[in-house]
Amino acid sequence: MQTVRKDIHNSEVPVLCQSCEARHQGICGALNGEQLLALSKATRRVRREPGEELIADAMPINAFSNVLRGVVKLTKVLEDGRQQVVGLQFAPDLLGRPFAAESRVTAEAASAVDLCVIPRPALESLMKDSAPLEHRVMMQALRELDEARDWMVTLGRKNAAEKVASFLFMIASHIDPTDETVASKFDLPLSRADIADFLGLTIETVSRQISKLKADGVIEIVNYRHITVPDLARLRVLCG
Amino acid sequence: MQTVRKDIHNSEVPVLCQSCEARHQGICGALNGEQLLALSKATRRVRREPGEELIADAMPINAFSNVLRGVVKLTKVLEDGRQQVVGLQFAPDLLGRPFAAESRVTAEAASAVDLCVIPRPALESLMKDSAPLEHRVMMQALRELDEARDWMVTLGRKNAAEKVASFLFMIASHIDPTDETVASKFDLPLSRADIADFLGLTIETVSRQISKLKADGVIEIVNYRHITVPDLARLRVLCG
DNA sequence: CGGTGGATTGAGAGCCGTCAACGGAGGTGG
DNA sequence: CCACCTCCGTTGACGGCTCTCAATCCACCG
Repeated sequence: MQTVRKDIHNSEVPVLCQSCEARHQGICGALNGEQLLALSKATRRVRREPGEELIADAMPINAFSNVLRGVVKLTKVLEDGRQQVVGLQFAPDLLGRPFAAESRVTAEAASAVDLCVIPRPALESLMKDSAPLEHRVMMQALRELDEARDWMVTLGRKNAAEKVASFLFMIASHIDPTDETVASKFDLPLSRADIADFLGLTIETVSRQISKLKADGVIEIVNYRHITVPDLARLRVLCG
Repeated sequence: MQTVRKDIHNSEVPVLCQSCEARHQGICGALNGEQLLALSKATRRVRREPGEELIADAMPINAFSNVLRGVVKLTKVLEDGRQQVVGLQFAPDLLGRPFAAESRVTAEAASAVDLCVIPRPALESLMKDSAPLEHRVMMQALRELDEARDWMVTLGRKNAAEKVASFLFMIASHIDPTDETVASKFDLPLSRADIADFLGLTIETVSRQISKLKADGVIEIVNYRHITVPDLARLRVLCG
């Protein structure tokens, strides 16, 4: 009977959720069929183009979003306009700061992005009832904290060459999470300006360091946005 | 009858916990008398002197600790020895990365520190049973993530003068969480070397910037470690 | 074909790191 | 009580890395 009941539950999974990455590795994996069905009635899928603002800094948070495709950049700006990228989010991350009245970052689509938008009350009431859901949200927060602290080392203690190598290595690892012994080819989800804001450098310095990596044969540049790394281990060494 | 029951519960609060800050603002505030009593049988209070290592990077985590007094610094090092402070923890923060096999930072006593050490199994089993406890742990993780991202802006986009001003302002705010309109006097919990590692600078640059703030009348230096700020708003402006 | 926005490359300046010398506080021993 | 040592912090001189400003290139598009 249990297996039959499980099959029934599976058939309850909303059509849109059935092939959704968030249901496997994302936060929706913590929900049973019934909860998923209820939640899916409140959500909607949207597409956002590069550069579109998803969440504004210091504004009330009305909704959270599962990132289903593309890359979202989280930024902060100083009063005089200096900007810093403080995080990148990939599928199936949850976008939005839980348990805060206002956002503390600006979230912007870095590439074309597909989102599953969850109204704030829907997610917060579900989190109150579902400890597994809250647990998944916490695990993501802890992972983001680890990543932020890793990046603080890069920002504070690495020189420009090491910073750019670290960025490329991080992107390659995210796109292609295989081991370090093979080659890798990928599209950069960020413009030179975004990369500079991520690394605490200027556009010109980023460009010079990328040119140097190309001249040294560490990377090959197909397009401005398309890069191949013949030897990931060699790039890894340059990260400092 | 309810009030009587409550009194009974209060009397169950372990003696050591009764005046403990962690029971009010820290994670123990999520526990009832019974849970607190059970937990207190597994914990022990210890004192650590400045410079003592509390948790080693890449080592298994055997225990968590409530910070009861003093300041703990979290650091990461590159292979060639370059060091970055990635976080500071004050009372009543919980020390230790939950739900990870190994620590990803080194934790070291920056000042004299009092800890309430909680064995790992004790806290993890309690978290499994108590959603409010897990919720508090998550709230701390989210707060630390906010702080880490704030600091990334300082590391990536501020010059040396703004970095040092930001550090002093952050310490003043932590020690003296009043509004910005008044004066503030406090002891620096970190040496010049630690401050440099926190700001991604050298000892010499930190020293020069502190001397400049003194020459400009923004701060007064009583001791190497003891500083007064006559006008916090003026310091705030210098943070960029 | 010219216009536009992003990326690259070059020249010069300025900020901060490096190296070095000096100073002051605290501890120890004669 | 003083001499001495050590550790930490300060100050100075100099050089290099990265920023700034500017020109140019390239891809894309009307």
